[in-house]
Amino acid sequence: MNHICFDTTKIDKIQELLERGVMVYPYTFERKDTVEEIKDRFSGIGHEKSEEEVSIAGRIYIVRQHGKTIFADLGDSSGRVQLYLRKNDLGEEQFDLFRQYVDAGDIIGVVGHVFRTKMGEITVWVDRFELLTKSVCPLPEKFHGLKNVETRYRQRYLDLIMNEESRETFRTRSRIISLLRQFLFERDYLEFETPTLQPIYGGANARPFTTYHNALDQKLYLRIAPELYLKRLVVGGFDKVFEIAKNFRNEDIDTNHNPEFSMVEIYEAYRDYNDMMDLTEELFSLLVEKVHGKTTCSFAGHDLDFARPWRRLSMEEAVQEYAGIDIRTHSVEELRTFGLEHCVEGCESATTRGEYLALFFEHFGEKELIQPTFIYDFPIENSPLAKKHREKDGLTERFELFIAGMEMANGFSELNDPLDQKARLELQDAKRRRGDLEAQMIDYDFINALGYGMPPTGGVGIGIDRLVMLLTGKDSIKEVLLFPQMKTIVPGPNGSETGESGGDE
RNA sequence: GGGCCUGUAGCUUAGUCGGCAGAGCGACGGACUCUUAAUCCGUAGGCCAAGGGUUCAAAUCCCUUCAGGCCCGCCA
Repeated sequence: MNHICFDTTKIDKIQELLERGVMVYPYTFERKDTVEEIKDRFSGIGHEKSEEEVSIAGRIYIVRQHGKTIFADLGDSSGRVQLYLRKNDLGEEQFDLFRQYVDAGDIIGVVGHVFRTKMGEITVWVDRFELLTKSVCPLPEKFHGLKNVETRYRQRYLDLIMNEESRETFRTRSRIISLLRQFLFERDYLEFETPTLQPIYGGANARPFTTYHNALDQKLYLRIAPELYLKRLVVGGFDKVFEIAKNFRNEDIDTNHNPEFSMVEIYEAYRDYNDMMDLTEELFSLLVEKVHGKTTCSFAGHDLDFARPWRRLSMEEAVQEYAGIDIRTHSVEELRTFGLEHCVEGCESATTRGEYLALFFEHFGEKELIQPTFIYDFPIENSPLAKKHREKDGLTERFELFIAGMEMANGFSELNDPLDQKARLELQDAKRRRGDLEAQMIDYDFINALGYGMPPTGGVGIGIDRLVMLLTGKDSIKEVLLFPQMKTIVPGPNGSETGESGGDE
């Protein structure tokens, strides 16, 4: 929206109301009930008005005028209820005030009694009403409502006013995050907040956003992950920590990606990746159970079953199963030939068995993993923060959780050997200098922290937005983000005015 | 970054064999004391996303741009 949507006839009405001495934007209203409460409390009511008086407040959605009576639908955050107003009861002045000046979109408070109409609908018979907020923007059409996807994302408030389904999605989102916190608090994890503005970004492979602090005269990055700071807390002696963090990654936007996204990262000392898989499984099962009331849910046409235990498959086993090749019994040259035969992306530049393992898994395995499945033991090449496998050479103790073909969680036995970590980050840094835009920077303070000693630690990160998608059945991340990133509409001829170029580099 | 699709009144949309831009709801005026997408009568409201081209004539055909959706690539 790049223009004001004020309706002049509504603004004229405000002027007339003020001239009549009516407060258009008063300060309070003594609301005693909600729509939901009234519908519950009076579910058995008949055609006779209740003895009890009720007062509710909310937005008017539809007005149906009938000469000397008016029906209207009022909605608050708990639901909608019908209002019934009669000229006889309100008196000429109040009745005309409503008839002439109260429109769909306005917010009013009413006091009255409850009854059931001939058509059987629980209704509030209004004794008096008060205009609480005059709306000056026209509401979308009453029957079709607001369908336009772009408008729903750009003017989310309007989407929430008009679409109960959307409101329900975000209610569920709030509840999921609340349940997540509750789950972790019950297990004695401490919640912390670590820097969003970081001088050195790390903890993931991604391109960062860059910003600048004037007083420090210094370049800063928006974090791509909270990982390195949370591990510093484990070094410092907090054994069980988590953070619900907004991360920022400077990459494309699509149905699964928004430049800023929420993630929970959890770390626990004296635990390894097996324990973190258990924790993840427990958390997801609980959430599905709480949100759906059962251990199954459907998503993108799949019936997903979260009953424990979930399938766990090493990456080598997964490649064996889905690609039909045993990585361990083939030479790198044979793997290369196999990869090229099957048009596996990235094979041209792969040089190690570990790289082929990862490539084959991504090509053959990932999208096949519909039911909740843990894939574990990742090659060391693309896992610079995970501890070397205790038995298997060339692999790390890392796992990812896949559901409906989506990567939902990523965890490992955290690398706590400072010499190994230093070497691996130096390797990342070298890659970055050679032009790999997503390779990690080297954070010497983090390496020093490990140098003081981090206990054996298990960690896991879970993408909250995707989790919400899964639990609300939405197949676009924009449907579960209140304000998804959208390109700013630039006004002006041809829409191509180069007003300001965003971002610095 | 590549492909496909979409953009018409405040909202939901018809019109895309080129020939005056239509409807429903909403708004405005009027009738109506149990309606619920109320009903009935009347009025106003459009740079057909923006720009350019072809044509006697463009919402419609062509090109460019903008915005969005879906799919693919990369990532979570």
